[in-house]
Amino acid sequence: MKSHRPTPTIEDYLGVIYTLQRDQEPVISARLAEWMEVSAPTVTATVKRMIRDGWVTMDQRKEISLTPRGRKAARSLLRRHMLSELLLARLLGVPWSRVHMEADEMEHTISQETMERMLDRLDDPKTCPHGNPLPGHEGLLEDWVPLTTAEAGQKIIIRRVHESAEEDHQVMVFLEQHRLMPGTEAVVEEVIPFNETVSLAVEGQKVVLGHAVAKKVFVQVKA
Amino acid sequence: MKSHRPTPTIEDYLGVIYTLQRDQEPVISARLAEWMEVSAPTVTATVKRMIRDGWVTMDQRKEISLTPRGRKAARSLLRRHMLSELLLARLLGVPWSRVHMEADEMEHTISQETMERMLDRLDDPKTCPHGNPLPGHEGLLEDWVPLTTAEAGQKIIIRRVHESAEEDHQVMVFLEQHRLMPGTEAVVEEVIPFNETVSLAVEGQKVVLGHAVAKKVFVQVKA
DNA sequence: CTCGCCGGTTAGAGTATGCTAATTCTGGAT
DNA sequence: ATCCAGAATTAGCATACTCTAACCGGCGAG
Repeated sequence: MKSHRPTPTIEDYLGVIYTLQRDQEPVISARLAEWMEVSAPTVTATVKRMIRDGWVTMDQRKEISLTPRGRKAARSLLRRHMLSELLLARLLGVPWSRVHMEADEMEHTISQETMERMLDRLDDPKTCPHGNPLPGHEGLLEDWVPLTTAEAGQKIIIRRVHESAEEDHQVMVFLEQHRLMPGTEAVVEEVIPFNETVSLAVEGQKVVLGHAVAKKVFVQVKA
Repeated sequence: MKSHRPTPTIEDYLGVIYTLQRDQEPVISARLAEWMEVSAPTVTATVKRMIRDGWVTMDQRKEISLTPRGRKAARSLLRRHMLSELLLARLLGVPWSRVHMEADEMEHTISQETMERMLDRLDDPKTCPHGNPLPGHEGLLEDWVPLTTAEAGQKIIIRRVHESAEEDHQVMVFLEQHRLMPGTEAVVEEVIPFNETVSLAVEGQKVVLGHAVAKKVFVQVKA
């Protein structure tokens, strides 16, 4: 029986699939196992249920795609997740580096009505506190490039920290401490490819980022 | 293994047990089955797990009591539930008659820190939007009596709608429509025992309540 | 003193979610 | 043509939570 609302677990899978697809990464079970932090057999079983219930399909190459129903549920989840983050950050003042974790649990418990109230109360936001676009505003991503492609001398504005970094609390605390948050302006000082580092001047302070982190930080280059 | 955090289900049972105990009602499995809306065997099994994990004890008469650990978890749940209700009502403007349902889901997902932020943001409330006291403020109950004990001619202030009414959405909508919410003033017009009704004048409107509902509405009699 | 209700439990099942160990498949590199 | 690495699956379990059907025990009404 395809129940109307997915279980919290299925919802989480749908969210990951949506995000992967948005970032044009291959959507296969192995990737889901990593993101969900579960074993491969668990994913096999869960995806089987998801297919049975009409959330996704799987082709010959084992690629997973959302059905229209699955896509709708995924977008709804993402929207609730991001609104929860904004509620925590803007209305309750929860630190930027912590809102993701906390919102992860709230996201499953928000009704349609409450979601709309939050949207309203938060003045129709286009991105979450980390700059990831709410479903429907993916167009914003076009102007933003990963810090790894920056060049020395460029003036930039931090725009976005990718979801995959949000999962890592240590990274988030580091970024927060150095003000590497959406809206902050900075200057690229040095890019050392062989060393895999990028140096920035942020509000008078020098910050050196490794490749792994710089890849997750998206910026807008100032004209 | 006694995990530190109870599962959402166990948490719900703990909350019901706490409330029943607070209202000096006998805490037995049959009552839990009703409140939780599950079958009797389910309660037997769940309570067995709760005893195993040290949340409650059961005596010869099958009465269930909270252990210190269980009481602490229950109070935490109730506090989170009520703060969620207040968040929804005061910060998001969710209708009074709906906040209970919605908070029921959120209550399991709030961290200690966020709870404290809510407490702060909401100016240290003493009761939920329905007037039920946050754990630690049970003393408030002493001045409030059920409407069933009211007498014709008394001026009263609505103070509290009991949790058991909150579960019934129809009743809540009815009460909201007639302004029978904490803080509202009213005059008792008629009490007809054989008819099991109480008539009130609320803001110029006459409202007739049946016994079942009147029992759940607690008021303060004005001097 | 017997019947019936209330409360509780056992027996037997089912679903969702998760795991480990072992096996199979598949595509590319040698 | 062969072999390996990564991906996926199967088999076998476990736990939490839920149900229905059936049965047991005590107590009050008659």
